[in-house]
Amino acid sequence: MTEEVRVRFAPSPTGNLHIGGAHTALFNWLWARHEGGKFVLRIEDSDRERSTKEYEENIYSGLEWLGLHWDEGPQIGGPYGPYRQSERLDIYHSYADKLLNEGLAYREGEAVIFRVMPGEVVSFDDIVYGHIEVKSETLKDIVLIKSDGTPTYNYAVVIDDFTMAITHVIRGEDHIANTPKQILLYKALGIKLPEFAHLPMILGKDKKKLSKRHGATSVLEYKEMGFLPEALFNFLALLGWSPGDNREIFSVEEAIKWFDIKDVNKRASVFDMDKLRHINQEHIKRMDPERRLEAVKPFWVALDLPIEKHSPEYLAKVLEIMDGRGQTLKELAEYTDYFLTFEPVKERVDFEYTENVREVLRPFCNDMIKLSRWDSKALEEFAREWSANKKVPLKKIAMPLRILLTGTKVSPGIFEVIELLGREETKKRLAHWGILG
RNA sequence: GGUCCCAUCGUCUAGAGGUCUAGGACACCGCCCUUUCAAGGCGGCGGCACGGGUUCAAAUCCCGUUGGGACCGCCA
Repeated sequence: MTEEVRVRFAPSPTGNLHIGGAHTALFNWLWARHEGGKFVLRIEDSDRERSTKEYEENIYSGLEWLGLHWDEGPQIGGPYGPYRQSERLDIYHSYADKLLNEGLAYREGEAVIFRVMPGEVVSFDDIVYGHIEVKSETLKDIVLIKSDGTPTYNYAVVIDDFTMAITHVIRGEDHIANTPKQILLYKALGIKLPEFAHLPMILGKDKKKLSKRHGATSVLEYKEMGFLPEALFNFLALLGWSPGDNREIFSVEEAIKWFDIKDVNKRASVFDMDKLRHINQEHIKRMDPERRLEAVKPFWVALDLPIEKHSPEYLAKVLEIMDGRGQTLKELAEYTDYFLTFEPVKERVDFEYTENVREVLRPFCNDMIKLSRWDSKALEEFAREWSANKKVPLKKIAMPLRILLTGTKVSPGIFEVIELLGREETKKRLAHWGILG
């Protein structure tokens, strides 16, 4: 029988859930789900000065938005609680006392410090990075308990991972250098070591560690920018891992099925916004219409567009007609504003332009508006015939129509747009520009 | 400075000694769709950091060089 896989994500609430943290959480979560194990959330708030409730909330919201639900953690509890370091002080002290009594640690001031003996080779086999070893004399003594009575990271993490029965410690590569120190502690305590798997770092475009300078500081900002959680998930999963077979766009379920911690690579990767946008676009295309509509609504509202004046069917049609255009929900909302109201069109088109095209468009529109059938096919057929008869290039009609009706040079096929806008609305808009009559 | 880690197109990656004149994706650049592109189709550019080994054979293994990065707090 094999023991149940137990992994944890242990952020400190001294900042928002950023891309790096989300990436680490994601890989832990994937491994737990793939193995049918448990994903534990532990809040490392031993730095009481910098930890805040707001950051803690941001971390919860960020994880939830990404769909990384945890099996044990603060609030929901679990058999290995408490899950907040600030509530586990007595545990840290009892193990520290043990080391003190055995003479393996000493007091200096109020602090408890572990004595590192020279002449030892500390090594471990990382699932991702392979065999790593360092000589103990390159390590300094390790502070276990700070003078204020709170534990240090390197100490608390060992006690917590052990007492929470964590089987795989999956974290950022920046922790490799800490691992030998922690191993010394595991050995001194005589407790079982977990498996270690370090993850490659995510760098900014300048190849430096991702930070505020690189933009978003919270994953929730990606939500506001119009990214889908499954797209960010997909993108993040691709940083340091790939399912092979040239598969790049996949669902969360597929990732769970295909993921293996052993397949993670060692090379740090650069966060590429263009690729994220592309993956987001692919996921928007794959969404079912109802969900897509619900996802775009808030962005229309943010633009003050009157969604309440239209039926859900019409709104869904609007998104359908966009047929893959737009890389974010925000763009999709912006690109379709003219379907919800004429106002932005009025602002975008200057009167002089209408003067120039009126002569060509007027006779055409006067006939078009009276067409018996009002669908894109009939509209287009009519336009083609008209342009052939009058020896006017179709372009001379289609483009001005597009600009007058949508206020932009880019849109879906103009006859599809006209069909969806409807005869009355089209009539209203053309009349406004003085094209009819 | 010390210790540790990394190294395939600009970017994300496939590649676990021969099937690699290195595959895919993003980006970029063309062309087409002659109603636009922010949609779609087709094509192009572009990489194994360098030098030594090992081997019949190396992107793949070893060593070195160079270049990046991380850690060296009573932060996590």
